[in-house]
Amino acid sequence: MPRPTASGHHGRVTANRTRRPTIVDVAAHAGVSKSLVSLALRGDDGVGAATRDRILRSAAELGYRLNAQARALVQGRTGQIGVVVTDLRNPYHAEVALGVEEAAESEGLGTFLANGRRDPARLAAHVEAMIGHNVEGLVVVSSRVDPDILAAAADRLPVVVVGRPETRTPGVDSVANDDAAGAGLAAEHLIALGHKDIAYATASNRPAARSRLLGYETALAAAGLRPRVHRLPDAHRRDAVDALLDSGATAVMANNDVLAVECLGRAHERGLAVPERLALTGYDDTELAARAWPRLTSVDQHRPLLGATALALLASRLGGRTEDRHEIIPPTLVPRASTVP
Amino acid sequence: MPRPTASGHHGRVTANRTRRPTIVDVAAHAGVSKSLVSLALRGDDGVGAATRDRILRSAAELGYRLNAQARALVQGRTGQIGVVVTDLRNPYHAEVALGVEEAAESEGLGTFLANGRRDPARLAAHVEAMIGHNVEGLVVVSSRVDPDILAAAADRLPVVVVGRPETRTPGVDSVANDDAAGAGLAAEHLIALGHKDIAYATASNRPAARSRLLGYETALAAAGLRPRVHRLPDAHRRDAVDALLDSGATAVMANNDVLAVECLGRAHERGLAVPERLALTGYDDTELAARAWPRLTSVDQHRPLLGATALALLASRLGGRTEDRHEIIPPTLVPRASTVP
DNA sequence: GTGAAAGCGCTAACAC
DNA sequence: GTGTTAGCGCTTTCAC
Repeated sequence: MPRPTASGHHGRVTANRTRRPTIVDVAAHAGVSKSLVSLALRGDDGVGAATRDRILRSAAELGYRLNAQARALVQGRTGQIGVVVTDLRNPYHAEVALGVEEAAESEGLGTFLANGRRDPARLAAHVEAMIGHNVEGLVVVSSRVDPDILAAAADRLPVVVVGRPETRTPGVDSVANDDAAGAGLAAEHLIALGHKDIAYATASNRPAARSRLLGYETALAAAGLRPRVHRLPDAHRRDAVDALLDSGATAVMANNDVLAVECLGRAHERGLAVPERLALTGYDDTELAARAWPRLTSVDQHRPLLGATALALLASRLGGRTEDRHEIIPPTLVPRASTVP
Repeated sequence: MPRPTASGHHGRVTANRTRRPTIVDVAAHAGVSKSLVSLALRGDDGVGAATRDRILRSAAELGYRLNAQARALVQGRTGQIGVVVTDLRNPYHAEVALGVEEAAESEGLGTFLANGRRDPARLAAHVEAMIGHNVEGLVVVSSRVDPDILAAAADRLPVVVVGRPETRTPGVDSVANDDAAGAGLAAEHLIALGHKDIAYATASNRPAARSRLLGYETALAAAGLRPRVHRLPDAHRRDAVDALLDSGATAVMANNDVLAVECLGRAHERGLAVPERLALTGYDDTELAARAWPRLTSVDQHRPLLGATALALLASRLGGRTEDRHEIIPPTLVPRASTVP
C-alpha cells in the first residue's frame, strides 16, 4: 500500500484536515532519523542541543502530537487507570471519582472515566472495555457489578470496589464507609438531644442500608430505646411518609439525604416545625443537605477520601501486594439546624 | 529480547497474574495461524465452523481479550469520542455528558470522559490527552477552554463546545441553550402572575448570565416594567441577599437554582412567605429545584438534548460537513410552587 | 551523536 | 479454507 503523499499543507484554522503527522514526518522535516526524534521529544540527553531545537521546532510546525496508543503498545503500559461508576448524575459517585482522579494525578497516572447509567450490563461492558484499553488498574464505584466480572477482571489487573457489594470477591480489594458507625453517630446525636422516639426510614435493603439500620438499632438498644423502622418504597412514598410523620416519632433518621429532604418538605406542608416538633437527619452530606431549609444534619462519608483510598489500594497492588485488603473509612456527623435549633 | 516463557498457568482467582495472552497464544493453543484467530474472533465467515469453535474455546480458556490499542493502531480508528467537562460534581455537566454518551452509544461509538475540575490548565491538558488517545471527535462541555486550544484541536478532529464560551472559535461547532429565551419565559411567567416589581439576581457576568439578563430586561421592557439587577457576589452573599429581600421586589429571578435556593432559605429565616410575599424562580431545573420547599419554579435547558445535539454535530462533521454550525436549544419553563401558590 | 533494525498486538492483502 | 507477510507509530537496543 503506497503511503499517501504528504501534502505540504498544514493550516491551523482550516477544515481541510491533513493526515496526522508522525515522528517520521517530523524526522523528514528536520532531516534526522525517527529514533532521534523520539529521543528528542522525550528530552533524552544524548541529543545535541541544536539538533533537539530543530526537531522540536519541526514538531511544533507540523502540529505533531504523540500517539499515546502507539507508545503504549511498545512500552507495554498506558499509565492510565479506569474508573467505572454506577451513575454520574449522582454527585456521590462523581465525588468519589474526583478523589480517585486527584490521587491518580499525583501518582502520574491518567484516568479514564466510564458511566454505567445504572445498567448492570453496561457496567460490565465498561469493565471489559477498560481492560481492552489496557488500563493498569480499575476502580469500580458501584455495588452492582457481577462478582464473576470482577473476578475475571482481577485476574488481569488490580481491581478495587468502592461501596458495599452484596458479596466480597476474592482478589478484589474494597473501600467502604463505615455505615454502622455513621448511623450510630446520628442516633447518638439525637439521643443526646433528648429524643426518646426515634424512627428509621429507608427505601433500600441493600448492604449499605442494612449496615446503617444495624448501627441505628445498636445505638438505640444501648440507650434502652425501642427501634422503629419505616420502609418508604418508591411507590406510595407520599402515604408512607405521612404514616411516618403520624407515628408520633419526635425524630427521624433517613437512610439518605434525598429521603430526608422529602420528609422535610412534607413536614413543612403539614406545618410540623423542624426541628422543634420533628428532628431529621440524612446521610451522605450532599449539596441537598447543605441547602435545604432548615439545613439538614447529615453524615459525611468523605467521598473524596474513599476515592483516594481506592487509588492507594491500587497503587499498593501495583507495587506487588497480593493479599486482599478491605478498608473502612470512618464517617463524620455534620450537625445542622434540622436537629439543633 | 527473548520472549518471556509463557507459563501454562492461567488460574482465574489467583493473584499470580500471567502475561496477557495475545492472538499468537490463542493461535498456538488452537493450532492455527494468528490471522485465522483474528478472523474467527471477529466472526468473519471464511473460517470453518469447527475451526472457529476451537479457536473461540481456546480464547475463552486462556482468558484472551482483544487489545483495543493494537487494533486501533492498525485500523487507524478507535471508535471512541472524547468528552471533556468543566466539573462533574455539577450535575449539569454530568447530564450533558450523559446525553452525549447515549447518542454516541447508539452510533456505535465509545466515550472517554475527562473531568477538568474547574482548572483551565487541566481542561486544556485533557483536550490534548484526548487527541493523544486518538478519539475521533471531541465534545467540550465547558466555556473555559482557551480558543487557541480549541482551534488547534479542531485542526485535527471535529470539536463541538456545549455552552457559551466568551468567543466563538472558527472551525468549532457549538450547542447552547437559548438563555435569553429562557429568562424571558421566567419573566413572562411572573408578569402574567401580576408581579410589577421583579428583580434579577446573578453572581456571574459570563456570557450565559449576560444573555439571561438580556432576556429578562427585554421581557420587562415589553411589559413596561422597570428592571432591577442585583449582583450577589460570593463574598458578602448574605448581605446582598438581605438587600435584595429588603428591596421591595415581589418576585426574584435568580440566574441559577443554587442562588434561588439560597434566597429561598433566607426568606424562610426572615419569615417571608413564598410565593405569597415573594415569588422566586431559578434556572437549570436541577434536583435542588425539584426538592426545595416550596418546590422551585425553574427553566429546563434540556441537558441531555444539549449533549445529544453535540454528538449529532460531531457525527455530521465526521460525515464530511465543513461549515461551522451553532445550535440553539429552546428551554422550557417548569412552573412550581415557588411562584404559583 | 546519530542511524538502522526489531518488535509491541493486531488487521488486511494476498498467496497457497 | 488457511497461512504468510507487511505495516500501523512508537521505543529501544545496538552499531557506527
